[in-house]
Amino acid sequence: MIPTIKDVAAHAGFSIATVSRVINAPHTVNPLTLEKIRRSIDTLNFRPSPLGRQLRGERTRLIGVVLPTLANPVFAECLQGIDDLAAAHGYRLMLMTTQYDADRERHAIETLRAQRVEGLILTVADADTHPLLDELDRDGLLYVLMHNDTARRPAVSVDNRLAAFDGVRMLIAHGHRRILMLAGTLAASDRARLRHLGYAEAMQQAGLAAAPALEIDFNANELAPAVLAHLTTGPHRPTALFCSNDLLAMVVMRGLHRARMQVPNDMSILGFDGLAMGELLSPPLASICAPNREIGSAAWRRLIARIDRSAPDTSLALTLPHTLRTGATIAAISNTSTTA
Amino acid sequence: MIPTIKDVAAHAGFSIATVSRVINAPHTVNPLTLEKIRRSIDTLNFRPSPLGRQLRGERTRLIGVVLPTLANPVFAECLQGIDDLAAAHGYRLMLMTTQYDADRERHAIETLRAQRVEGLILTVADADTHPLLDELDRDGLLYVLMHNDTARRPAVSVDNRLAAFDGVRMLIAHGHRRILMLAGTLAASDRARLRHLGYAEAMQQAGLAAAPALEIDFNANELAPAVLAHLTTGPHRPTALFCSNDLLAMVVMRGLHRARMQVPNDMSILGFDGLAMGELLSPPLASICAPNREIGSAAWRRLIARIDRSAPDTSLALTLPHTLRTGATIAAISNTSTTA
DNA sequence: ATGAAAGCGCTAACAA
DNA sequence: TTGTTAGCGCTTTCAT
Repeated sequence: MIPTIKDVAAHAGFSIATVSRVINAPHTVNPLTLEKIRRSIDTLNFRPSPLGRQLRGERTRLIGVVLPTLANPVFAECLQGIDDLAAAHGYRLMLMTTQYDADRERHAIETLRAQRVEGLILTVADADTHPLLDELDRDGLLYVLMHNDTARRPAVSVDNRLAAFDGVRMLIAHGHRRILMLAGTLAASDRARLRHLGYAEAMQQAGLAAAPALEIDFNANELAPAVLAHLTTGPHRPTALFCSNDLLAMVVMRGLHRARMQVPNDMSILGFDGLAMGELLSPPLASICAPNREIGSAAWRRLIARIDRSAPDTSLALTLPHTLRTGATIAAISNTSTTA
Repeated sequence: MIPTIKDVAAHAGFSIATVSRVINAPHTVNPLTLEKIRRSIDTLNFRPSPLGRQLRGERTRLIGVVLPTLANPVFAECLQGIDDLAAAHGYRLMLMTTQYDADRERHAIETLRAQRVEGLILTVADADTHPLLDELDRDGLLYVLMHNDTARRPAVSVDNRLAAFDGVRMLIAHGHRRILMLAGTLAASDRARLRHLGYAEAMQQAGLAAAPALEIDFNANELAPAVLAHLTTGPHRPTALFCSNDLLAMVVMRGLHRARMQVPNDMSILGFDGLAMGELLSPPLASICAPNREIGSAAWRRLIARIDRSAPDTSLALTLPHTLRTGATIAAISNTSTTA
């Protein structure tokens, strides 16, 4: 069906070695021969099989990508950042998603290793204590983490603790005193922990009480009534919510809207991620923005640098700057209106 | 570095053939031998290289996926639908995005073919007149299109014409007479054409004037002033907008909001795609919903059926039902308030 | 300038 | 039950 180098050789009347030369070192072959063989290649529509090359110990030009989910645009944006560069560099991407499941993480990494990828770009639930990553280190398979905010491994990320700190400080500067942090599926992840840490530090520095993060199951796309009540009633209800990601912030905004709470007048909202989509909301969502696409492309560049040994790459964590998008979901609170 | 079947054989003291049997037909090998070799496999952490198998002419268990972009969640959702099944079936996915560029489409398909994928799942700009797809047909490489709404090729899609027709009829039923269709990047695609056709038919059937689609460059994330003026001023300004996709609808909503137009009171908006995110907007976006994830998984099932020859699969187009999500972005218009 | 042949990791037919 | 061997498509010495 698919023509091989043999077919070309037979068709052109030369040996497969010469055909190979036409492909890989055209200058070493007689111009006349070159011409003939090229014609055969065209006629048969021959494309050298990467399989054969790869097996020969050549480079596979394959990179594995492991992401939690594509339902969250954060990761879709990263992937787009990776793919643009990969295509330009002539690499192929093999993609697997894990749905935040440790078994699927393990399985994905094993599958990709077996496929002999030259490197791995991944986002895992918890980077510090990840036995599989230790294994990669030990076996010398190159990888770069995205969004995993760890100093122990090669990673590209924002400083989650500092970013949360900055964001919550901004809320405080707007006069908020009772600020609650909401977290979703990320509760089990290193990122969420660091974000809560930043929140707690900002609160503490202002002499305010930091509360544990309120965990939300937002797969339901719906705010549980108990949670809603917690947010909206009582004299100690929060005036601002710091949501550990934008998707969660959107779910919360919608829940509040249904409960006839005005954002930002009755409640200020700050998200985390900087989804492009957030700017299209009304009101546009205030968010701590990670440069997601840039994180993807930076991860790619680091990985390729290590694969090509073109750079020493001594450092482990690469921290990209975060930005505060001060959308319209944050209102200032006058001191008098606060009971605290 | 990576152990091969030879290493295992040497370590266990058997031939590579027996090791191969342990992997592929354990019951044909002496239990004692089995045990020993398995221990060696574990010790060396050996995983059979798919490359070797694939080269042997075994199946590659590789599926190529070609999508326009991941920045639009429509495609991310499809991909998620594919990936879930692919992982469950033990297939690997090779992903390439095209940014709606014909050259990149061509390059992606060629690259994936060269990699010997067993099949292709793709969304192209224009399916009917696509020479590369003809080539795939000719060469017997299996593929299934997603979202490309054509009767000529294997495809999974909603009926774009009918869906648009239904949606616009709904707008008409709400009393709207001056309805404009807005289209974005998709203007060059078969989907956009069919959607406009459905719009025009609905208008015509109601005795109303169908206008050409107003083309919007929404990469800017911003509505051009001229467009905005066209939508908001004059006695013949539209009372409802049918947007050819949800992302575009969001940009428009935001533009109107800035221009102090109330949605839906001053302008009704209907999108197309049914992005999960749309429901989180305030007001929730009315949309003609395609079951994106389901389109992805259906495409996967069709492709696998053809690869396994497990089903005859005579039909070409598989049309999945669309649904109307009647969000709060559509208001009824009383006849008296209409000048038409 | 070209060809012959070995070998990459694996499977399967055939031998023992 | 186990081993020997050929061959999948390709690159790369080593001869010619």
